[in-house]
Amino acid sequence: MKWTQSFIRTLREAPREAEAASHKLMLRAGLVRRLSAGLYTYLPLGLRVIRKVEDIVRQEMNKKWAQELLMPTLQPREIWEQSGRWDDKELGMLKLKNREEREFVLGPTHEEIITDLVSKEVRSYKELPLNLYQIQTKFRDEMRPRFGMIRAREFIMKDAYSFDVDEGSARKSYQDMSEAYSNIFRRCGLKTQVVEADPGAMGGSKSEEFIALADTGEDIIVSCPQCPYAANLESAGRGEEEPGKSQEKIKPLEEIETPNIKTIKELKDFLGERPEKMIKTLIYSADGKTVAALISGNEEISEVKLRKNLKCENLQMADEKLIEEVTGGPLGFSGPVGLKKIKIIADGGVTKIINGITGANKKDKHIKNVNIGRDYSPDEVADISYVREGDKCPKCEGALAMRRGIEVGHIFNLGRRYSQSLGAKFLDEKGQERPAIMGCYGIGITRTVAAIIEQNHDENGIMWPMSISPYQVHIILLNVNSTETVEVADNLYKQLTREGVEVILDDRDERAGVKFNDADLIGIPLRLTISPKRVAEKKVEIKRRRDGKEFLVDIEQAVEKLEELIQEGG
RNA sequence: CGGGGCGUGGCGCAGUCUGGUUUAGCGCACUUGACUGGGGGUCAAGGGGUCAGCGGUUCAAAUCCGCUCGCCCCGACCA
Repeated sequence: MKWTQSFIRTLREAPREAEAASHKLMLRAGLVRRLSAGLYTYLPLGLRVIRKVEDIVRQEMNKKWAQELLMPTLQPREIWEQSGRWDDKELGMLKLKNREEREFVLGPTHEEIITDLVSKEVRSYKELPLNLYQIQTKFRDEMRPRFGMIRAREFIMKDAYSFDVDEGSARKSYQDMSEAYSNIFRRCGLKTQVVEADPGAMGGSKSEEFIALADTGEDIIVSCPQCPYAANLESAGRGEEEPGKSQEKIKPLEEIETPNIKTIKELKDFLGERPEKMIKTLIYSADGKTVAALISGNEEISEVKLRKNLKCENLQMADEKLIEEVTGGPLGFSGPVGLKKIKIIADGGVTKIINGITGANKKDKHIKNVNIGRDYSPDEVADISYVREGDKCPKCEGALAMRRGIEVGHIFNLGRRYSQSLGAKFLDEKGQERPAIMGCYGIGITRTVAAIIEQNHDENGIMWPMSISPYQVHIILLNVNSTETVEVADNLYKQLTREGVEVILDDRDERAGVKFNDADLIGIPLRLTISPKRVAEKKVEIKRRRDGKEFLVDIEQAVEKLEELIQEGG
């Protein structure tokens, strides 16, 4: 491609709306343009990268015997009612009606559609296992799209779905995908970490996220420096701490006046006590049952961990009415003392609080010197708070560390949830009908591109890994008025193209500085500079974007040298 | 959805507080010409704006008031 004939548009300055490095660079290098919040046009240069990532994904999926298909984006309401997810709040479904008032959703994911398909097509265990995938545009009506490609309303995703006859086979399918994902991200030049995660809206038993480490990432991952343990913040666990021996003497219970003091912060300011002394009491409704969760005032509850502990599907904070009903006191004054009607589950940290402060279940009253065992007894002690930096690893003695990252892939073992509700059943060897065991596996393609940039850029621009770079070689022609130089550039361009090398030739009548800066910005791994000065010596220059290493070679050797560098991966 | 900020040629901004001094300005980009030619060069001449939209106040509105829309950031939520 010659620059003067291409639709490459670079920007000297980033639009003000862009914050993240990848977002700024994608706009500046002319990979994408914004249409509206979270909606982007992929320009030719950006699309080339997307296609390369997709190709890697296809190759690795096909290696695991997954087969590609393509499903509709517009999906009728009925099928989502069957799976029970029509009213799901977590998926951010964009719903719409046609002229006949029929309701549809723009697919945020495709479990329903694939399961319906398989239920109609698969009859026998002999047809399993099966893994089907697609690469397609997904819609999520994000409340707040941000960071450009990292959280968009419309994005390209690869989603795969596996169907197996039994748990053993399903484990193999899951393992295959895990391997495929590692290969895909490695080939894209991304450093990822696999973490334990919460299946959330997808349901199912096991799930892991592939996180690309990046400071601008939205996800916080917790990992142990001494063992392989890693999890996302929501579901990370901690090891049991040694019970600290406190010298503090247990004091008698005392009711105190706390007019209109409802939050831990207000209580801290009012009493001058440390939050560590306070027992936060949160009332939840879990699948219809009411429970009280106790957390130390300086900790935050992880609803993911609580839900996991309670083994419930639907977990919501109780409203004021329910709180009054079960505690006898208004919102903001709940406490475990005297709570009889409901299950009490205490975070591990709470059990260490001696002479604690908590709500009295009466308006404008708290009680102090509350002690476990004497004043209240939780039905269960569990780990339900967010871990913090330095907490003990649940698997070893290490101290947990935290890092930020971007979730680029997520794999789930779904079990029978969808196959049951949507009737994806088969006949086993004994002629018995059984629902298939499913797994689903997603990769955010566009987000992966953003993550690659987050991990591969410097102050001047992008540094594409060779495997997904839009072009492999960027020829810079200095001085378009020198006939001889132009001739050399044209010849090399033709030769390289003939050899199958993807090359872009900057043939604009621009100053050297402009061309060099644009080359750094769009980040092609190898730069070939052809100038009158060097041509006079029968030489050309090759420079590697990644480390700035330069090679001065004879014109006749340029193609060979470039091919060698491409083989090395730029 | 809560809090904050912003909206002025393609991009980045000034002007708004204190209405009139501006025919709405600057840098970059763009067009034409000349010079120049190894890290965003110089000179000259140009094109491009319903000052987000609607309504109001006023002799007079980019500027004051009201409403609406859009965008960004923090939070909540989240494949």
